Amino acid sequence: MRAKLSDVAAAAGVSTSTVSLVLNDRARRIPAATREKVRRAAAEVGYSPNALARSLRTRRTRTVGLLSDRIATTPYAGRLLSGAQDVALSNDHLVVLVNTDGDREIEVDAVATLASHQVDAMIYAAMWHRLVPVPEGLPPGTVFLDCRPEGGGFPAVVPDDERGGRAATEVLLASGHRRIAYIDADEEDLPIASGLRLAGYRAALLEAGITPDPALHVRAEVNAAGGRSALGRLIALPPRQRPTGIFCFNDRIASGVYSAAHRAGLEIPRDLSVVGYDDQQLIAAELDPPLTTVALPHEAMGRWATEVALGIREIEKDGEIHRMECPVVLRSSVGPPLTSITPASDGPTATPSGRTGATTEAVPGWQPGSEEGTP
Amino acid sequence: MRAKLSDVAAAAGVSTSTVSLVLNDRARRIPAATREKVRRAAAEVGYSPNALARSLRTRRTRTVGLLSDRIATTPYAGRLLSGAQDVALSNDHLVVLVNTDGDREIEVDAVATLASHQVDAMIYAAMWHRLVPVPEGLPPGTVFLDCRPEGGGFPAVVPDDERGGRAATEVLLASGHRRIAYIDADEEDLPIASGLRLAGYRAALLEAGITPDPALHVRAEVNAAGGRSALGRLIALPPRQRPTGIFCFNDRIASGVYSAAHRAGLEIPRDLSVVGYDDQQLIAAELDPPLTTVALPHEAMGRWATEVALGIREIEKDGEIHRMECPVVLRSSVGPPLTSITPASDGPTATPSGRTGATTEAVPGWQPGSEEGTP
DNA sequence: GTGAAAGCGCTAACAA
DNA sequence: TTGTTAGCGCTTTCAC
Repeated sequence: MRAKLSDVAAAAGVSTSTVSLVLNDRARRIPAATREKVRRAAAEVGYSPNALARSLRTRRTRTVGLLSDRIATTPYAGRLLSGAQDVALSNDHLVVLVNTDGDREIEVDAVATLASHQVDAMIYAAMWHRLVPVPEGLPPGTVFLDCRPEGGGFPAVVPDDERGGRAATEVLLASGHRRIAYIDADEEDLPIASGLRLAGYRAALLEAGITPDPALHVRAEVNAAGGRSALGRLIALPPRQRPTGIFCFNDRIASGVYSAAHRAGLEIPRDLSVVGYDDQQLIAAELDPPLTTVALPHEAMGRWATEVALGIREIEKDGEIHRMECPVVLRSSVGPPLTSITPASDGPTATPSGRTGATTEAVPGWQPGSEEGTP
Repeated sequence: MRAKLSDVAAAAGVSTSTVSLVLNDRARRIPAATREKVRRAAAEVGYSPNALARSLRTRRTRTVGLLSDRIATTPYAGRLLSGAQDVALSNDHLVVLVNTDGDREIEVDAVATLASHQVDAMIYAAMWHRLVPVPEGLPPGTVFLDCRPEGGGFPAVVPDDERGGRAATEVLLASGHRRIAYIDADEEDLPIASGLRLAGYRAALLEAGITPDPALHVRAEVNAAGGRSALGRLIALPPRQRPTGIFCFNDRIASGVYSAAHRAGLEIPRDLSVVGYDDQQLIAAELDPPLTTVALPHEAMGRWATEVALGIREIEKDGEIHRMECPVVLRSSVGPPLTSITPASDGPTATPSGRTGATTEAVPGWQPGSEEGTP
């Protein structure tokens, strides 16, 4: 069996309380000589404290329970966890992870289990911004991460999707675009982010004196195929209505836009500027050209949640939700619109090269919207 | 404070031992009436057991420590964790996660912390198949997940990369390809997977009576840009040497091959067949056409490791490493080579359409290798 | 069948 | 300055 406190005490020839005091650095009144002696003895017998016994006594386990709906399916999980883990570790806490797969029953069980393990704090994380029912028995003070508790009453941190949508749109506006499309999510379960980003998009447009054109707000499945088909619909618009820049609900859609654009003979960003959302490394950084996108602040949210849970960070009003800024990641998928550009360095402003033999629908006559179609 | 065992005992009018017996289902000799009474009392006072106290007594915490080098940077983390978590949970265990970011010092600390928290089992996970130094103080019996301990002596589970490389190549062979390239990793820190997959590739070729052509083994950075440049080099080969099928070290490289191929006017799989590795959802499933690839069995490895750690699964020889099969995921990026195909339905067999106006290097004269170049 | 009592390893009053 | 002592909440042998 492992050495325990009394073994150290015996070896050092002192009492267990002295050992405890010394080893916990509460030994202000104990002479250096004794301290040394104790330390040496501890090392000698290979003492390793039993956190269980300590916690039973102190009523603090130095653990935080992290309950999450699903961690496997989404590549975000990592950053969320790593933010949380980081804060926890640097504050001497361990994180106990429970993945519920969204199963309500497992969830309630897990809350109970975590509680019975006496975690000092609890975090409830979702893998995307949504409204979640509060699991039965959830201890007060539990922090909601990337989701909002139905009915409120708990601190929560979520991405500021509205500001993100606005920022994405503003990138396009700043480059001179006026006809900006938004390829929105077509899903039932992303209502929060979708609505907020849309609101940000509209607000940015309005602020720039542009009336949002309903034809430029299209919906798509949140994947590459959705992006491809949405771009098809945008391309099918009458020339004057076509967008010169597109803000996509997420990077997956953007990647679909890329491939459909390439097939249609459009070059990004020369013929079309694209902004995504999420900053998924595997997509955004790897596309050619690399995608300008809005990053979801998963790491920062994970940190915030843990800090609040651990009581390191004060929150203003109780139960208020904290909106975390989504920073824009500037890469190379946005450029000035063709029409407003000064004679380009690498060719005529009008009529980008069509291609022959493109496998899918080529759009030889494609031109940016505000340029009246060639006769 | 929360209700404890003695509260239940008081409420039920029995002793704590009786309550303990009943609540732990060890109450064989206790009449149903008493059991009912105890259960009712427990519910009434809202009893919730204190796992700490129990564990202190029983010397079992029902927790497993999961130590990993990094969980944030890679999208694999999720499946690894979820496999582990799943097995743990269904065996009534909690997983305590520590992310060390590859920092040796944190690692040693974490081992100690986990040990002091008396975890029943420990797993050491890497985020990709590699050889890792064994952290000081690691308890015997610790299971290595997706990595191999230097010097052995611990059970370990890793992907069977050689068989995976072989399987990938065989998919291409089965479709009739004879000139198959392997775009290998160019990195120093992926020696195991890289070498094994190469060996599998070679073995498959040899078995099919094909002598591996060194010119078809190229190296690339393990990302899209690497894939693009590697395809460029392959395209630059003399026509008769060009491959008709490519096996890529990973999906990121494959996605680069896709985009470079499209730019070069090559259609997948008509002009070129591609097989990836990793089965990264964000890439493989989203490419157009969807990528045939070899899946890394992260979930299965996570399960295996946890089962072994928990003693649910017997292992044969101690310290032996278990190779987990990497299943091929058939999608649509592989077809027969152009040369062996019967006259195609949608055009002539020879000379795939070149494109005008392609932004990067177009290869109008491209043809599959075994077809002698057009004059 | 049920209860009393000991003790898991530690901390923290309080005494000395 | 150090030691004694009493638990933290639970399980488990052993008496009754």
